[in-house]
Amino acid sequence: MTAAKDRVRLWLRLLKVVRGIEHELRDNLRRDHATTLPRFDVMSALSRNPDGLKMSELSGVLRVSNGNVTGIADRLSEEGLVERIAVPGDRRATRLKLTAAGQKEFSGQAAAHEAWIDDMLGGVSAEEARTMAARLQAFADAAARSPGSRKVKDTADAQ
Amino acid sequence: MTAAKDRVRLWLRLLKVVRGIEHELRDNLRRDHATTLPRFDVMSALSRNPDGLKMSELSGVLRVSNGNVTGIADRLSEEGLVERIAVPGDRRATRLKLTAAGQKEFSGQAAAHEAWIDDMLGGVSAEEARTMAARLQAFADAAARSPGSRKVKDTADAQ
DNA sequence: GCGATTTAGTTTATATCTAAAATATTACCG
DNA sequence: CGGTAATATTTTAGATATAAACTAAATCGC
Repeated sequence: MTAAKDRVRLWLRLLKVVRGIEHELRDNLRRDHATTLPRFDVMSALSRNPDGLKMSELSGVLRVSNGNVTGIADRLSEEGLVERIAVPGDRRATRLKLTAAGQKEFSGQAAAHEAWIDDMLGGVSAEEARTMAARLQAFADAAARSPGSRKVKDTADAQ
Repeated sequence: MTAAKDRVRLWLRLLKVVRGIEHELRDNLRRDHATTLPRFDVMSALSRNPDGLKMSELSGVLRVSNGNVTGIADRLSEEGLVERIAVPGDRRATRLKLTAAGQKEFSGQAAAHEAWIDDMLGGVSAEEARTMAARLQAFADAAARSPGSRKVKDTADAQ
């Protein structure tokens, strides 16, 4: 079963690469934009959904727990970057939306984010990036078992 | 600059795959072994270094903050899975080591871990796994800037 | 030797994260 | 209609994360 070992090695490599990039992103966000990765992720998801997202949609998209989003939304809200909007017809739900200030703030962060990624992955050609992304997509589905409600766009990113 | 967009897309895909697998691992570890991913990571690193690791080496290997390891080590220690050993000649340092019970406990976790990964990445052939791992390695170095003290083995994994 | 600096680790203050319990509201069903 | 189940969110308890302050010990330079 050397195949199993090879797959574990691949997994460890993936983990290492992703953690390395995440680490650098975190540092950069903190240094240049006084924010954090989870806050960026939330704002990014909202940026891709201009009408906002319900709390449950947001936690589904970001694949984090429900209660987690509450706290991040609270803090972003205190800073006036997002706002909670009542959902007409369902008094349980809330829709979270970027404010104008939030949009402006995020657009700067997104541009920087893209530049950082481009810099860190500079050694990967555009074509190779496309190829590898496609390959990854192939077993992305197999890995993530829980489907959840996939009514909105996808993972966190910049613009 | 479509290359930049392609690279960002690749990054998002990487993030999605890794988070998906991490999510499943977390669930499995909790369900079958009453433990967590960070605890597993610590025990895994110690398992690969039978003489133990100094706290600072451990936080370096796992790429987490210094204080973070203290808490995890405390809890693992309370359960008798690891132990702190004084370093002769340096009264500041401590070496963290798996106990016999810790080794036994971890070997079961590691076997399960390998099986889970093998299952999740079942769609990847052994050869493709090797190819992609090599490709990833190529820009792993470019991404992680901080070298740190690399005197011990590498990232977290199973056996 | 001895003071200034470095190094190792813990502690502190906060943010993030999870699972699970609690609330509130809506939907469903006989 | 009314009771039960399902849904949306927050709250809670506790683990994990960071950066920064702190303590203790070792090292360096003179």
